[in-house]
Amino acid sequence: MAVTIKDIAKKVGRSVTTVSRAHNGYDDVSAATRELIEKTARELGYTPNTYAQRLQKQRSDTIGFIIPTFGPRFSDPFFSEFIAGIGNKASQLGFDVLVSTCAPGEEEMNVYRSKVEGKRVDGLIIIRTRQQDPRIQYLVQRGFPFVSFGRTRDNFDFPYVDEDSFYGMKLVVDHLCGQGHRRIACIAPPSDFNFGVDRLEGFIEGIRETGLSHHPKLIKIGDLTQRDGYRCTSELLDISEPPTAIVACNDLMAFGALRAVRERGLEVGRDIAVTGFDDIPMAEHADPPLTTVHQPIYQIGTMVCDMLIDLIVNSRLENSQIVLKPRLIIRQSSHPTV
Amino acid sequence: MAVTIKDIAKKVGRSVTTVSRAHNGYDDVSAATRELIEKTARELGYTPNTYAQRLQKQRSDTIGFIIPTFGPRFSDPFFSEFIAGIGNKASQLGFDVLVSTCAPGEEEMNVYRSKVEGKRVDGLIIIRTRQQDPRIQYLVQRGFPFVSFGRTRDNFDFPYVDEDSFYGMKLVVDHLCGQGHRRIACIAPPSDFNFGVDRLEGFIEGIRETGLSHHPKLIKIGDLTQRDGYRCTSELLDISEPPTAIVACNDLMAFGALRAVRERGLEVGRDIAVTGFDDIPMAEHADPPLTTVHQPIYQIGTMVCDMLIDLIVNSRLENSQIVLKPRLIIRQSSHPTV
DNA sequence: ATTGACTTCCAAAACGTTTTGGAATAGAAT
DNA sequence: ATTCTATTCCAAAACGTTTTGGAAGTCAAT
Repeated sequence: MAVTIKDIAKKVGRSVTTVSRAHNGYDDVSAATRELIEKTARELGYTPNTYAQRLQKQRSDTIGFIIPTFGPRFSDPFFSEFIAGIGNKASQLGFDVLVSTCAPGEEEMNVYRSKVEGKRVDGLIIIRTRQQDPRIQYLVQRGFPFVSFGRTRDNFDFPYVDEDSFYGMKLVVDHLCGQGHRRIACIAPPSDFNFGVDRLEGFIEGIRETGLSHHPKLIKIGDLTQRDGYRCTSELLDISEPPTAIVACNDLMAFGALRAVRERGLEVGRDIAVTGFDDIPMAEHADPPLTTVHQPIYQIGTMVCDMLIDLIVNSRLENSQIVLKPRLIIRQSSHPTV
Repeated sequence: MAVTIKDIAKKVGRSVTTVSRAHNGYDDVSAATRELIEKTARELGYTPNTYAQRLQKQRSDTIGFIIPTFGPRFSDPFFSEFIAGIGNKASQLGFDVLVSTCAPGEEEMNVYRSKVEGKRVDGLIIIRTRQQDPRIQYLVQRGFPFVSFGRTRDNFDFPYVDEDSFYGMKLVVDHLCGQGHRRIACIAPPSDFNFGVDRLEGFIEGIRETGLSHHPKLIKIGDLTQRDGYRCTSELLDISEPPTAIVACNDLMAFGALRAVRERGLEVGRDIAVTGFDDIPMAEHADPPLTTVHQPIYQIGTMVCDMLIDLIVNSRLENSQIVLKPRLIIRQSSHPTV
């Protein structure tokens, strides 16, 4: 049996109340007893029972994070970094992180409901927001604390951190135009993801602003995997007037593009430019190193976590809607002489 | 205020005992009352308070997983897949997963201790085992349930799943010898990881068995990152009689090697062979596709989780030490005509 | 009429903590 | 001597469940 507060109380000849209050730093405990209590607690190897505390305090000191897994062999490097950000910040603030996984779809809302209604978590972190996001609708409606990475097209008002994907894509297009490219293709994410729409719209707006005309043929939709980046690029290279630059909307698809290009005997950076989005660590080590839009995933993880805990503890949050201006990282995949 | 069992009891005019027993499927509740209770529970939107249950049952129905993060910008694709495996299996069995992060070192053991002694989790999953692993020593000593991915060189008896890295490396060396290579280099992991030692020893044994002599100069230690794979490969290519094949002990370092080789104007697969280990999804899409040893990370995650929960629930475990025979996946990085 | 078996129910204790609302004592001020 | 103020302590209730150890009622068999 584990050591409880009662054991300590018995040993030092005080009530459990006093022991509890000593532990929690109340000032109605004399210095002498406090020290005695602390000493015996250490000796006995006492650690408080979290569940009893939580039951009593009616708080779980836990935040939840439900990873949207797309198929079993998913392995988006994005997530491990994001989780590390959340995890480190949370433990720093004395919170636990409860991680679940669930594919978007039928079962998804049940998972969310059970976490919220079973009071297992004090708040949730949402990622990969959709244009109309049922998760957000549900949480807003219930008034349950959450912070999301990503906005939606709903008219709900809620706290989020997001990157200005629209702006980021314009940076990419501007850069490519500056390099003399005139036929620029885009491999866009599926439009159910909100960032997918942002990025595509940013691309189109970038093209428009530079005075180029926009060819629907030069836009493909990929599912964010390398495989699909490869497929889309192959298709793009097969059309009659193939593009001279390919803008992939995430790094993974850009990697697929690199391969497709090289398979045709073309040299990336010289014959054709390829760019990504996210700047995952591997982007720097791609061959050639990938021009991409930097997203500080780890920091975003810590920010989102920080905001959520702030919201939980203070029941309100200033500066609750943050949009980060991204940076363009120019490497050789779009600029051979860098 | 949330709905409790008391509210239901009051509403249906029964005791809380009966309501509780109805919920838990005891047979001393009449069909009529059971139905009534279920109906009102649904109407009132009742969900049990997990913390109260856990306090009472003295079980947390939670398993813990502490990610060893090596620096903030870590992003090993390995982890997201592994977590998905754990997460899906756990939720399938009604368990929660509590994720923390902690760099190996000073603080690490405190994190483990607090999880164990605070009774927040019923069991732990350990990964990236070291030769002498203090975490395992601690858990074995305390008799706390855990399952690890990876063995140690300690003399402790504990449940694990591991891949036969030794055998896997021999497969690689055999294959390369069969391709006619005679000067084969190895980029080994740091020796504090147990799998690092296994892999290096497998390499050396493979070389020995094929009757080649083993050149200490052809062995480099890399820190598992792409950057270090690049560095080690560059060094290897600079020696007077450079190797014709480079065996990296994980895929990430192999990617770095690919780049270093290509930068010298050599063609991977034709002029020089490169192999990896792990078969992360990206390996298939590398350029050229990477010959590597397959590790079913997702499945290993589910296996480990399954075993742990089995151990928790039944307090024992048959078949508790599993070593998987790996498969060699031959792709073009070592075999241009595949 | 008693006994026994079966069905259906429940009061109270327990899990380990925190919080509430004082009580007891000592010393200082009147 | 009385009142006031600090200081130090604590009993009991509460958080929401499950489990223990019966109790009460019904029915059939004796």
